[in-house]
Amino acid sequence: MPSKTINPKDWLTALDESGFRVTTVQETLINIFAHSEYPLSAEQAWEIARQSRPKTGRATVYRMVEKLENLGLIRRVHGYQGCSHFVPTLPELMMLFICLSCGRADYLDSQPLNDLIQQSEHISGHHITDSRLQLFGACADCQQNA
Amino acid sequence: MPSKTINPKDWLTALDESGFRVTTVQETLINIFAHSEYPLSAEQAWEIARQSRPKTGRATVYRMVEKLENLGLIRRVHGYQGCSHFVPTLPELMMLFICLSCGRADYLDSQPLNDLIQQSEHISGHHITDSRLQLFGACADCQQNA
DNA sequence: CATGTTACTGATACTTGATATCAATAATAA
DNA sequence: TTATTATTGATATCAAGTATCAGTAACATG
Repeated sequence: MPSKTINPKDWLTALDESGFRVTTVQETLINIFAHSEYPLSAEQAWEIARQSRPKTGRATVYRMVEKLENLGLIRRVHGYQGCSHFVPTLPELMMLFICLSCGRADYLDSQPLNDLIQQSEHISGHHITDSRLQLFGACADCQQNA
Repeated sequence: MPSKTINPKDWLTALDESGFRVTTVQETLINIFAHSEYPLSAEQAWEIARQSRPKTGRATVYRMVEKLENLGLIRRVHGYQGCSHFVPTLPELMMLFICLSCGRADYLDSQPLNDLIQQSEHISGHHITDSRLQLFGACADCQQNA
């Protein structure tokens, strides 16, 4: 699961290196996203943030989410309760699986997908610069408990 | 391109067989979606519809789009000008390519993807019931004219 | 073909996710 | 420390999408 391989400190470093100031709101939000097993919307992140930092502003959270997405630290989950939820990005892995029963996110090896994309590029003549694969279903745990 | 293999009459039949009444708004909207080479939002479809049918209501278009999506006749394009644009569904083909330069949609053979998904299912233990792959880049035409 | 039933439509109001504004605040460089 | 200026929070605002409801039109029935 995400939390195993994500280090919030790296995110702060990434912000710093991109020329942004490092603030307490940012730390708060980064920890929230980096440690969540579930996709979070900006709205949800705002709720959680206010538990430990009550005067956190709504707009700030939306701005931060946008920034994290632009930096590639979080990525949008499409087609799961709309398209406004985010999960942390694991750089080396691309394929995202969302369990429709428990909501948890899992990441699968992307190498076969990369091969497939390269193959499609060849056949179609298109130059593919970005891809987005998402898988939905029942995770191994939820299948057992059903 | 989509228009080659899509027959608006089939869509009307599909509506009819699902127990819905066949109306002129539906015909109008179905033709719009079935013949567009580009992803369309409900808002855009509404604009186009009013050109030939001025008193078409906004809510009606949104309702119709929802209905067509539920019936699987159109599908949402994710991550291209938000997530509110739709393209016709080609039942036998799954992989959707969108050119970031001209906006056109193309459909690629999905068999390799199906194989890949089956493989991932095996490895991960998850039961995959739905998938969503989208490719972005420059289409063959746009590469030449660049 | 006429007609009653009721699904569908269109106008309007409304909800809600998201954004713009701007004075106040706090992070950084000097 | 202090000056500069990016960032923040409160508020107002916007716009996509939805609910409501009276009026309309599709279609089953006789």
